[in-house]
Amino acid sequence: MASHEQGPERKRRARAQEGDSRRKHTINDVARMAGVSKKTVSRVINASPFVKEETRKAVLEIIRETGYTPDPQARGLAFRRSFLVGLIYDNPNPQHTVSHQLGILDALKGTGFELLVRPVDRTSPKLLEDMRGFVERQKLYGVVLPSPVSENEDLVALMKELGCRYVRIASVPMDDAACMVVSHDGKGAADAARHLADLGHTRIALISGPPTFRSSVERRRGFEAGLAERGLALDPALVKQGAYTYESGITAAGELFALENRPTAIFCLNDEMASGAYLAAREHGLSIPKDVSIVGFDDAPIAARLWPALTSVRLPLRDMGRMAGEMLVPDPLREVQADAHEVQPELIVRESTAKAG
Amino acid sequence: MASHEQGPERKRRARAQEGDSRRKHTINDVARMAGVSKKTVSRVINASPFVKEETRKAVLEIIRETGYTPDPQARGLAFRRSFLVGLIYDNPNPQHTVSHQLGILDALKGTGFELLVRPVDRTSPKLLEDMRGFVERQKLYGVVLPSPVSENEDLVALMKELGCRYVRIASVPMDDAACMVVSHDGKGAADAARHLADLGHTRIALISGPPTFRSSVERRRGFEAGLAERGLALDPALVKQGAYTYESGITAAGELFALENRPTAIFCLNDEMASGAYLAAREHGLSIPKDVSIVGFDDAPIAARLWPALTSVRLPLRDMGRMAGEMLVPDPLREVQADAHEVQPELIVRESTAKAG
DNA sequence: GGACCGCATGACACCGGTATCATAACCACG
DNA sequence: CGTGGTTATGATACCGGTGTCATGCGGTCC
Repeated sequence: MASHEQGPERKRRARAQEGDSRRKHTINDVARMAGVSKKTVSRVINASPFVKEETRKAVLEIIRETGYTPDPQARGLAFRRSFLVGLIYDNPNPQHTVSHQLGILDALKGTGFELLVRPVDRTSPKLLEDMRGFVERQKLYGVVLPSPVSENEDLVALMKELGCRYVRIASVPMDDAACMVVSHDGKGAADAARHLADLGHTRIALISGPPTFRSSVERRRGFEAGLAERGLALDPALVKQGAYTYESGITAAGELFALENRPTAIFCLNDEMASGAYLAAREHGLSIPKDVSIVGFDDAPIAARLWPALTSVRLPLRDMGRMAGEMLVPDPLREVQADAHEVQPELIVRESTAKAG
Repeated sequence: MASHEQGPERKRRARAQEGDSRRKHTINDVARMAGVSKKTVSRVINASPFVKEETRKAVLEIIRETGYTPDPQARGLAFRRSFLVGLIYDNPNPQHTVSHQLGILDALKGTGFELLVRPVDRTSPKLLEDMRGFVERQKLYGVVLPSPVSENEDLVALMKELGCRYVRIASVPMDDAACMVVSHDGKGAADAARHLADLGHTRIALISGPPTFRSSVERRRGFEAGLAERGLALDPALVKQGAYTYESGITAAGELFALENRPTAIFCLNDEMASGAYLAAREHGLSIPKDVSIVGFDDAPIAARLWPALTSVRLPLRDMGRMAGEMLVPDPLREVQADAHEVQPELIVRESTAKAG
């Protein structure tokens, strides 16, 4: 129960003074000044086709003069829907969150929509209940669900039930292709595989993420596909499962380096684990890239700061956010509603990869 | 002008069926079921003291049974104010933004308030105009202004003019102590200075940030104070100005290492520049910490991933966000309105600092 | 016993928009 | 010139809450 102490019923401060031209204009002011009813102004605002061109021009002129903008709350109340978009995320990588936010807001700019953020714990048993309350109370116009939240089918089902628009951001197409931005992580992983193969590596290891993450599954799949293109297969002995964390990268890479016939290259399914592999390499007296080549995924800020700088797969996170925002909020001015809502990862080659010794 | 294509005036879908117990309850339903007027329900919601205890109990019981929650839009419309808090930020460090968001939302949880995010370009000439529109249109309850946005006095003046509550997050107290969360960066910098001095360093260099950032000025001030405590003074020849960026760290550290009598320790006013110093050290064949000790500031994720792991000053970013949120949204249940809205930085000693050779 | 007071409550208008429906204005047609 | 079918517009109710003000009620004071 939200009980905001509002204090006793306050007197409204006198504001009916004659000189308060500073007061914000309402639809009534515009209507009066334009000599039409408020409903007609409403029609103009909502681009109704049933307004005479002449009337529309006159009203728009008054709107311009007064700087009037409709009150989103009043509009929302009448529409039974708000002009708010929710971003529901649970991603430990702040880079993702911030980039997505920037992208979504790129798309929302000038549309009158605003972005409400909602970090969640995807393992919480109350998640669905919380999200139902969130969407219903705020009457959200729509939500953006980046991975891994986008992989929660119960949550997606809830959005459908509530009639809440949604766009999923994920690494691989899912049921609802029309509501997705797909990053095709697999292609980036395949690029990494070809890159390593072309450098002459044959004993190539993989440090995967948790199998519950679609991105991990997809990156691995793409990696294997890329190797296959070069006539290589992933040796099961050279596959270690990590947890997308620094510590898990240290452990997994340590195990790989302890093998009798250790790999000459490692593909880590994210940069955090790649950082861990750097540390393990040092602990084992191995030099990067002379003794072992390392490739990461995400192109996190850290990738370029490590030494040697980490070769990694970059996702256009901001673009992905922008596309999600554009899909959510239809802009009549936008000409093409590109039906291909997908982006391509890009392999950024730095100094952590070299020819196989 | 926000013109959301709403399509033609739509028919309202029939929903007056008898069986739609699923429809969300309104204040009218609650009033009817409790046998009181909607105004009395309103009084209960708003914790008015003018309701008989018996009546209040009865109404609360109905509210509990029905799961009723007031519509924030309708409430906002009547209150002429929304239940939205804005986060206006312009910080290149995503860690800061995400941590602040988490903290603010910790404080907002259960209050019915939501968080609207707004990345801005603090150098944009349209900034003030944009913010005025943002605050006025959304009728924001309040805003959180982390640094460096918090240092924009024009923006703060605007908030005052608009009657919009605000909380600044900054490294040093400013005019409005009651509306601030202060991180006292200077103390953390002093800790760093004492740490280096106690390790026996005397030729200690400083790579500062842009002087337009209060944090940079404050960190430097604190650093000098810490040195002074140990009887040391900052040698002007060992001070280089950076720009809080990786590249500027490389350049500045490179210049320091090229000196005939190079420093044995460097304090970098953020971790990005410290990363640059790492690279410069390698380029000059210097080993960290044997040849040179390095201390950063921020304890960014990167600090623990660098090799050797970077000693850095950590700010409790999430706590800072939480405090800002708590100050903004008064919770009647909170007992003490702690008047000391400040946090202490903490020096995290890792492996990049060692005794002076 | 009547005037007066404070507490508790409700009737009603209002916040700033939109939906419904009636109606006015316009045109073509017979 | 009356009829009918658009097209354009406004009067009114309504969305779900809160502010204002009047009123009922029980008790105290003289």
